[in-house]
Amino acid sequence: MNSAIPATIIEIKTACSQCNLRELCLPFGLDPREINQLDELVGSRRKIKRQQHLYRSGESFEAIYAIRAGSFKTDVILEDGRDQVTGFQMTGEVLGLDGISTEHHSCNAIALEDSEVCVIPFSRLEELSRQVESLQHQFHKIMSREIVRDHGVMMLLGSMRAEERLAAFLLNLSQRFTARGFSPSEFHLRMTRDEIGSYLGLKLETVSRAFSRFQEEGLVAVQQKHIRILDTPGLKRLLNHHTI
Amino acid sequence: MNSAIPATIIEIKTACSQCNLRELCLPFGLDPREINQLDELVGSRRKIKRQQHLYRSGESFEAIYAIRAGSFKTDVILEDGRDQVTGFQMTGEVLGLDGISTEHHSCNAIALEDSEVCVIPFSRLEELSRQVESLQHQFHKIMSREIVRDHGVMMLLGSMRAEERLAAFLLNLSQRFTARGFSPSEFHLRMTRDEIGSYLGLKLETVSRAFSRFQEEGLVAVQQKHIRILDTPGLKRLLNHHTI
DNA sequence: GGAGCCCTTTGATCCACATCAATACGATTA
DNA sequence: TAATCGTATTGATGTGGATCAAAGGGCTCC
Repeated sequence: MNSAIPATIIEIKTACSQCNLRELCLPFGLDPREINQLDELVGSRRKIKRQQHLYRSGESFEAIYAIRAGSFKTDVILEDGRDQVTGFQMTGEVLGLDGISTEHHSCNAIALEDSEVCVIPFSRLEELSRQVESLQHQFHKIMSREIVRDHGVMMLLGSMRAEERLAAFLLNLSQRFTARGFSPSEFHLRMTRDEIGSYLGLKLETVSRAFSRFQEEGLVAVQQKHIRILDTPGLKRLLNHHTI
Repeated sequence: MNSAIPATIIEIKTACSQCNLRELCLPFGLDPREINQLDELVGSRRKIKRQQHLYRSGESFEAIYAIRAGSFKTDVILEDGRDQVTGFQMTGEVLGLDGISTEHHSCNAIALEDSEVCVIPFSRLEELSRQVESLQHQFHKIMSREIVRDHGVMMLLGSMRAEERLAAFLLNLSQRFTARGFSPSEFHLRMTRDEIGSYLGLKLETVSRAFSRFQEEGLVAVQQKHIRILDTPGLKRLLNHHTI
């Protein structure tokens, strides 16, 4: 039976035109004909096992990557060993934009679970986006969104206290899970307390204590990496009503 | 005498092709013919007085801006009044990239001194960069550079101590002044201690104390906003040799 | 299915930076 | 030259989160 299915069908199954993430990803706003053009460009897919690098800081930049399945973290490491997680990425999000500026990657991208990415050769993407206006615009939006996100993280790191940071983090995850059709209130963290802490500029013990505090106050139910948000407005209140 | 000069000459004087910042700015890598095309696109210039806004968070996005003279800060403000400076920009740098993602600006841009910017209507920039490959590529590099810079700030805010942050800040300024043909070791700060503190995630008193400490140790000579770097290697050492 | 290891939680103590407070400086204007 | 105001410095004290420490829990990989 299976051998009767032509190989091309399997190919189409993994194309942008058939991908259920297309509304979040590069194809957003493209018409069907344009998506087909994009399909031709997305050459290959790559599977990355948990804990393995998609790319490393210093490697030469050739392509950007759209996450098809799984999730990643990006981090920057200083000579003395200190490292900072700069982001967590999930399906439909794009990795590798940091590499455009110097033709070399400036951070590491590591899979948090077994994952798969679509490889988008950058020079070909530039070529096609010179022809397809909507692709060009969507790509610019994706880069700009990354800049806006980074400003949010700066705000978080520069002016918020520990519990506010964690609340903001959970609300952000909730919103991104929702956009992917998952529950807004119940999800599984793919990263450790240490990684969350690095991202939020806190130590893992502080993250753990903040989780415990949220649990005591009935804001969330925490069981290891399984999170249930019980009081979204309560978490939001934590963010805005900063009692000086 | 002056009246004999045709008006067009004054126009040309302020065009990209004649601008001494072109190696830092959008025209970088373009050939003379392409720069002329860019000239036509850069419609107008705008003067912004000290302390005035170039744009505000929430305003609709129409154009990006290249700084021709002066300097700016960008900041994000929360409802409860807390604000975070997300960057300081100087000549040749581009402002407004945050607005592409939602068609609305997501931060404020405020002049630190009397300044002038070139207004670059964004839809026309996209149009021209579909025709001019080198412009497209340079624009992508500028956006990517902003992302890389933001990651550096995250590292700074998330994993460095107060004096390291200030050292990194001074070295960064020094390098940018150098790129503009100014002294690497002697310059005038355009921003207050409070603004530096907001950018670095510190209080103004902490910034002031760190300056005093650097002075005691002979790393810099500080007199209000006038800075003389006396020991660049010393500052760099402060960054890398993090004694745990 | 069990051994080992990593991850998480929780408590006790410490310290870097915040906060509070007062003074001093410099630029601007009268 | 004095008055005013925003900015900067410096000192005293407080505190949120870091650090140190130990025990418990749950994956992962044989």
